[in-house]
Parts: sequence; structure tokens; C-alpha cells
Amino acid sequence: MKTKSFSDMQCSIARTLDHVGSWWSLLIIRDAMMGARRFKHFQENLGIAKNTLTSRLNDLIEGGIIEKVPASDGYAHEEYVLTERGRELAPVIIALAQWGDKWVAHEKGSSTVITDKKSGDRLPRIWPRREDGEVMSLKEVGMRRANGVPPKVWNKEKEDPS
Amino acid sequence: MKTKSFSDMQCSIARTLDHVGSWWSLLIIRDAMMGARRFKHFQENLGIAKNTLTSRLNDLIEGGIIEKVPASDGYAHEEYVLTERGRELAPVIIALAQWGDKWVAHEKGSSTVITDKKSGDRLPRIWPRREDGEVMSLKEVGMRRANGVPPKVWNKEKEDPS
DNA sequence: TTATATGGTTTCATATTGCAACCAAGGCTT
DNA sequence: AAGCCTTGGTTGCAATATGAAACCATATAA
Repeated sequence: MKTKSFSDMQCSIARTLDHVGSWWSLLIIRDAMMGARRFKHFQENLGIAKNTLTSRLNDLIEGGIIEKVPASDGYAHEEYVLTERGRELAPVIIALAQWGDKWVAHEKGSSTVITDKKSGDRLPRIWPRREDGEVMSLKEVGMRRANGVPPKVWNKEKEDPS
Repeated sequence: MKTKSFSDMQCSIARTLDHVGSWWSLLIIRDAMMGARRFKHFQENLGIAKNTLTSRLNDLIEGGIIEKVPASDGYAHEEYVLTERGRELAPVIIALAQWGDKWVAHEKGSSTVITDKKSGDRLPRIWPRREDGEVMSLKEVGMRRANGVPPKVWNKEKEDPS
């Protein structure tokens, strides 16, 4: 459940998860990226309860990740499509897919592969790089707050051994 | 809540979310990447309920993302540290942080910036690239199943207009 | 015109989370 | 050595989210 909201936290990650962190959100976004547009697409493919799907879709619409648009084929119904905000979550989806492909793919079922549409080839692992495009090792990657927010307690402990 | 497990789904993303998709998991992993090692670090920093933290930590341990090790300073307690599996979730965390930094940073509080530790500079956006290292546009990125799993219904609809 | 599919809403049972209280084992202080 | 505090939990209980099934209005198909 989520009684507590992450949106107050001083952290982009927490605030992002406030939008896409609920159980089904990222799978809905994945399906939307794969071409799902209608309620039944999501519902049949995910096996999600309809009331929950309604709820999650509304949350995503409220968060500006998905929007409702008139049906592309002239029918009366509306369809759910990703906004630019939503499409830009692709790196998250890709990173999740590639991690799973490497670490939990063999255990059960098949994997989802991220490809270059033209060639059909599997993409290399999405990975942090420097400005010059060089791949970084994870040890070289740091995290800090943008505007002088105090460092974590556990860092202070280490910096100041009594 | 999660009655239903994603682990049976034929999709790496779903199986990954089965490991890290619960409310607090990715924030715990984020804190671990920032140097948190002890129960109280996570608890104080996240404001998570203790029983929930216990539960999430155990899930992450069971998933091989975090492991318990003897205290680094010789004390009696044990500490929680990321395994290699866990450390390799960095691209997910980075992608989340950068998305949030771009799309939800201004609204409230400060943002979390991903940096090059040496220079302290902000990293460029993590983004899909071709084998040759060229940045791709999102339209060029595709997803498919590894081993001939049938395509989605909604794709068939389009391919076969009656 | 009738049947069926779509896109929901409502109700109820169940599973998680948050909160507060409690507790055992180590360390620290005196 | 005795007592207190911190750490790392566990155990209820209340609040909330999810799943399943029933129901329903509208749109589409036969």
C-alpha cells in the first residue's frame, strides 16, 4: 500500500517513483511503448484487475505520463497514449529489461530484448557515460544534491571518526 | 498491494519488478548506493516503518540484491551491502534520477544529481545507443521476445485488418 | 433488432503498509 | 558491576490498495 507519498522527499528518484513506482505503472508504460492503446489491451495482456487498471491509468494521466486521445481509427472510444514525459521513461524501461535479461531471464520463461528496430539487433547495455561518450565504471559514478543539501548522516560518521 | 506475482510473466521487465518493484525497494537500493549500510541509516533517511524495512530488506536479500555482511568496523552487528546484481541496478537508478531531475524537479525540493566522482560534473543523460556508441532516437528502439513468443494481440489487429 | 464486446463501477475479501508499543542483545557510562 | 541507551528488530491494530466477481451503460457487430 502507499499511505506515505514520496513527493515531499528531496530526491528526484523518490519523486519519480511517486509517479511510476506503483505495482503496475511501469508495466503499463512498457505495454504502451510496445503499442498498447486500449483498455482491453492492457487488461488482457497484464492480467490486472479492471478496477486497479482504471486507477493506475488515471494516476498516470494525472501525472502527465499518459493522455487520453480520440481513437486513431475513427471509432468512438478513446485511447491511452504516452506523452513526451512518458516516452522519456524509455531509459528506465530499457535498464530494467536489460538487468532482468542478464540476471533473472534463465530461471523462468523468456526474456524481453531491446533492439534496434531497423536491424533487429539487440542493443548494448544502457550504461552511464562521460560527456565524451566513454563508458564509465560504476565506481566512478557519484550522487549528490543539486543545491547544498547536507550530506547523509552515515557519511558524516565516516568523515568524523571520534 | 501485491497478491499477484510478476515472476511468471514472460518478460524481463516484469521479473525485474518482481525483485525491485515494491514501494521502497528502489529507494533502499539508492541509499545503499549512496553509502548506507546499517538498518538505522535506511530507517532514518527514508522514514520507512521498521517492520516494512525489515520486510523489504529480507526480500532484497532473498533476491540476491543485498547481502548481510559482518560490520566493517569490527563491531558485532551486521551490515547490508549491495551484491554485484544490486550494483548493476545503477542504470535504473540513474535513469530514474535523471527523468525526475528533468520532469519533476522544480515543483518541490531539490534534485539528486548523478555525477562523475572525479570532476563532480553532472553526467549526460543515460540513453540507448547503437553498438557503435551513437545515441539513438526513441523511435528507433524496439522490443521483442527472445524466443519466438507470439506477438501481442494489438499488433495482430493492426497487421490483419478484416 | 438482438447479441456481444468494451470500458468501466461497485462490493467484498484479502494483503501490505504505517504506527506505536514492546523487547532482547550489545555497548557505554559511571 | 549496574544501569541506561542504541540498535535491530517483532507484534498487534488501523488504514489503504489490490483482486475477483458481479453488474451496467454504451458502442459495435450480426
